[in-house]
Amino acid sequence: MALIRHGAVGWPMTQESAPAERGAREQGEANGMTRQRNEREILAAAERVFARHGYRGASLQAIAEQAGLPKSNVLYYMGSKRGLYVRLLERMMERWNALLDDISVEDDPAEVLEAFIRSKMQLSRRHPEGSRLFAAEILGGAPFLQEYLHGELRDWVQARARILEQWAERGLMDPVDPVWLIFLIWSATQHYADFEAQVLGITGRDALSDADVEEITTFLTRVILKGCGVRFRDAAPDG
Amino acid sequence: MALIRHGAVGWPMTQESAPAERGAREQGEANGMTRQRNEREILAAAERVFARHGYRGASLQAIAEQAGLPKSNVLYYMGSKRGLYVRLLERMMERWNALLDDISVEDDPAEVLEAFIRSKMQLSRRHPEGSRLFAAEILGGAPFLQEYLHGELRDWVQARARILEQWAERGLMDPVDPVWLIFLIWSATQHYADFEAQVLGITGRDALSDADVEEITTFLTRVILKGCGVRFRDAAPDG
DNA sequence: AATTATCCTGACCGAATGGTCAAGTTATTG
DNA sequence: CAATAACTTGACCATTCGGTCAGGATAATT
Repeated sequence: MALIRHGAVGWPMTQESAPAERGAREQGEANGMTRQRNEREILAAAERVFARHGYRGASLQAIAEQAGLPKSNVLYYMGSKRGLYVRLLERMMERWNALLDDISVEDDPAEVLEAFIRSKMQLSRRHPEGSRLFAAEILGGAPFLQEYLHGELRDWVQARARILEQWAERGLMDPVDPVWLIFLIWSATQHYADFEAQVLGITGRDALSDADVEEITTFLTRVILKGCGVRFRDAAPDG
Repeated sequence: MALIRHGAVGWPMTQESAPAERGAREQGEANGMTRQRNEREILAAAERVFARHGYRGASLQAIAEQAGLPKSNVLYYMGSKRGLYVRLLERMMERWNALLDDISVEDDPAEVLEAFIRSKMQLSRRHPEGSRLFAAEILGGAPFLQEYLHGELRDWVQARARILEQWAERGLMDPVDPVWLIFLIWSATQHYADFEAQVLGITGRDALSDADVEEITTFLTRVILKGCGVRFRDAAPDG
């Protein structure tokens, strides 16, 4: 159940003794509606700040200011900086796990790969801060996510890699290494959240529009599917 | 000349008043060899720490410890945290600018694209900390690199994009959007430095070997070139 | 040998860090 | 309405932050 073991992290834990949920009977229950609103506000603010500055670079003061609350209140709800961070990571992993949950060898490779690219792209778009938070965690050596990477996520990848391999055996696509292919899709889509500043700077845009995202998705689908020899029905009969 | 304007950054500058090179006549001259050795050690340590924790999350204390020097000595050589960070960024941008510096419409698209993928992959491999440092800077909204992204780097991309477009016009490759293609190559190669922890965790490796990198490079070249309709001579007549 | 420039670093500074606590206010419930 | 639970927050704490500085150590120059 718990994605992240709370202790045993790379950095020395000096303070942050994890005071374990002061009042509320359980974390997820959300009894009062003040609590619900404040927690939502804090989580959103924290996601922004952690994404921008990383775990160590983020300050509770900055999070509190962005949430419009005094620092003490943030700690009242979240217990500790570490707990808040872990909670955000777990929320992001849940979103991630919901992705492409059930595919089988019988499915159409083109459809599945396109769905993968599209849903991954939408994840980056709908939760850019969460995506960047995740990226910052990995960039820093994944001190909180080591186990998840070596366990759950590894299994996720291996299972899908096997299906890709079987597709290749059946001649439905080129015999490319499926893990490298998954990483390729991963990186290409993740890029538009993580390197947003670069993309906007270079293209001279203020933001990516829905149309831009659709265009990029189409581009990626076209190039990657063609690149590994998957045939697919052209969606635009006009072009 | 100066890639980065030192003031006018997103964050409020409270301290760090940039004391401007105490003794040495000029920054780049490197007169003594003690200086040379210490600076090299400090820069290497700082690259690691900044890459791992971002600008705000990095501490001079940690950098000093990794360099095996007292904190005061780091400040003696580098003047300020900000100056040290900027110097590292500039060093990385120089490495980057050396990449694929001269290509023309007359060149072979397959050769150029393969060279781009390969050299970018090697940059990620030879300077993983620098790559991650750059990634962390972009992830945080590129507070120090805004101008560079909107200026120099944008021109770099636009110039190469035009060449790709002309190749497409001549029928040497599919008429794909050249900027999205550059981003695709960018992200796919950058991934192996930035998300190293993820790649290692999922593949169950301790590190990527030279053979791994070569295999990935070949994979990326194959898929991307085929994906945008560039024909290329197969390097392995045996497989 | 004397002088000067460079190198080195412990002590120190004000500000910011994560976290605690007690005393308060507000809301819920018997 | 009384009692209890939930929420709020300013004051405070030890530690760490980036940066300064004085003064000693070392090396280069004359």
